[in-house]
Amino acid sequence: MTPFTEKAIEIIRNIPEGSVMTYGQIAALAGSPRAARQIVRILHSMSKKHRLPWHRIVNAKGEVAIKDDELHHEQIMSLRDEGVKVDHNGKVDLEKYQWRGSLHTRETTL
DNA sequence: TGGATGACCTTAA
DNA sequence: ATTAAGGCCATCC
Repeated sequence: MTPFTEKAIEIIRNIPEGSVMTYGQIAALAGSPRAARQIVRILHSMSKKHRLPWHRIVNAKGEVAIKDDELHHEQIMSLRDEGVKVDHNGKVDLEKYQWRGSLHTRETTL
């Protein structure tokens, strides 16, 4: 496996319940800021095998990026089950639930 | 305009 | 057949 994949998986598995991350964010933390699609790929393929909390991954807008309606609703239900308020449009409060990782609490964007 | 973002599709072992 | 890696490009703001 590539270090990127391993790191990405590690990051994903490090997302606490009630928190979400964006593709680009994970990709950036994994080492490739432009590899958001790789995260997509990983979540799509390796999530099941590696038992990843794929439902905690949303797009940069804080919305469920899944096209498959079934999985889409599944993610929403999973998120709500963890305490994440999911909008009817499948959007979550990114500013509130986005996992900032182990970084300091930078309130620059707040 | 341009840059960021994306739950894909293809190839390889 | 399965599992993992890679990347161009359309879309939105």
